[in-house]
Amino acid sequence: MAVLEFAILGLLQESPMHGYELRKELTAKLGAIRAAISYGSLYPTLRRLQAAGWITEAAEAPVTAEEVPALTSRRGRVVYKITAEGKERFAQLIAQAGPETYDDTGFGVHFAFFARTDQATRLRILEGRRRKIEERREGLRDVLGRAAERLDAYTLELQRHGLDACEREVRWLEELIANERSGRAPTVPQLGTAGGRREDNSPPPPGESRKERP
Amino acid sequence: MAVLEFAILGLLQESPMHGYELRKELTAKLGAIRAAISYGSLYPTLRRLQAAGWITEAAEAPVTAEEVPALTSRRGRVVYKITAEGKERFAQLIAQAGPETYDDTGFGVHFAFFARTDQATRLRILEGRRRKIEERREGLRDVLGRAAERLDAYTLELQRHGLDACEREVRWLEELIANERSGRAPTVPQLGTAGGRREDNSPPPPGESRKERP
DNA sequence: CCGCGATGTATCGGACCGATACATCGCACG
DNA sequence: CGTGCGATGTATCGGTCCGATACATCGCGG
Repeated sequence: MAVLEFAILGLLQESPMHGYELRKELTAKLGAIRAAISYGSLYPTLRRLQAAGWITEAAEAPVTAEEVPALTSRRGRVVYKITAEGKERFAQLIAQAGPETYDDTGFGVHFAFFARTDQATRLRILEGRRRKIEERREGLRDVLGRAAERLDAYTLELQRHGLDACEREVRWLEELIANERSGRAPTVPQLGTAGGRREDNSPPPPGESRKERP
Repeated sequence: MAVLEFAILGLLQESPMHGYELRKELTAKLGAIRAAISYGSLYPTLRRLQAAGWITEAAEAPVTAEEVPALTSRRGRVVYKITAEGKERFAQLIAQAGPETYDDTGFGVHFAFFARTDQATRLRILEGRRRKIEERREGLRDVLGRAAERLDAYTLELQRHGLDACEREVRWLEELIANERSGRAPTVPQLGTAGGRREDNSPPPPGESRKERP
């Protein structure tokens, strides 16, 4: 549960950050899922995670080699870093990945951290998600088939659009699943993303081990 | 604000209903938007609307001709119906349709009640939504373009999928807008339903949609 | 020198969900 | 004949998350 908790724990494994930064990273990483993370949930969550001992607050180093702020009471950004317990917690959240993980945002955030997820779990999540979407798809087909006359044209159009999105997502998931089963390529198939980035390094292959500290 | 408030007010204009029924209709109508409406939000909202005077509670006829359950305190279904103030409120919510209306669920629920919305407002909402989606699309393109190397392959794939969905939705909206401007056919494109229709939104437009669905 | 946009931390009220509890009814299956 | 089970039905509680809002600093161009 708790999309934010999961995402924060995941992001802080890469490097310590302060709130504002965290929000930007979160927004970049989850842009396809969530519009923008609100401070109204970010800060309370940070405090919760801190209380649980999964992250710690590390006051920013005053000034590297510069003049000390003197008069103006130094504001200090609050930098958070993950603890050993936090890493454990994150690993546990991944391992447990259950049905909650199959709804839109739950799936999205887990997928965004697939690079830190072992292959078996990735497969489980992808298949669970597919099943869920298939169910939604069937529901929409039912409504469009059986209840069509009770609904107005706009409502029907909305359903049709939703149905289309479901079918498309199922196809996407199929490809990802096939891809995951054989081969290990993380990207769907084709797609010559101009830049030609190889990015061979990291999606942690089955091996799975930690390597922190950039 | 308040998707549920809007949807309940809209549904109750068609006929009075009790909670369970309302949930089913809500789920059918908003199936493309929301998985299923939770009672944990439905009942409190009903009470709120009642307190505001927008709906009233009309106890179900006790027992047709039967003996009253005596011992077992009969648990009647609670039927809600909309009031004049409620209709006014609904009309006001439609007329005010502002920026809140352009996020996913806000747009969805307004669209679902387009049959009760005047054409000018429909157009305004569709265009606002389009702009919003275009912004999201640009954000995703930015990330895919500029920040690509900082992100792992899975995250990128997620963004790509999201970008695709944005592009698709923009196209869908374009069609709806064009359709709305000229002609007045409520369904998207194909199938020349060219039949001249009266303008003026239809308060309760009978299911005069296309139902050619073998 | 002033404003203004980016950076930065923080709170409050409210919307909505998921789990849970409990009660009735009809009917299929043994 | 009973018995359990799935659909119908109302309701609450704790918790996540959002949107609006407030405030303070910094660098920059006008």
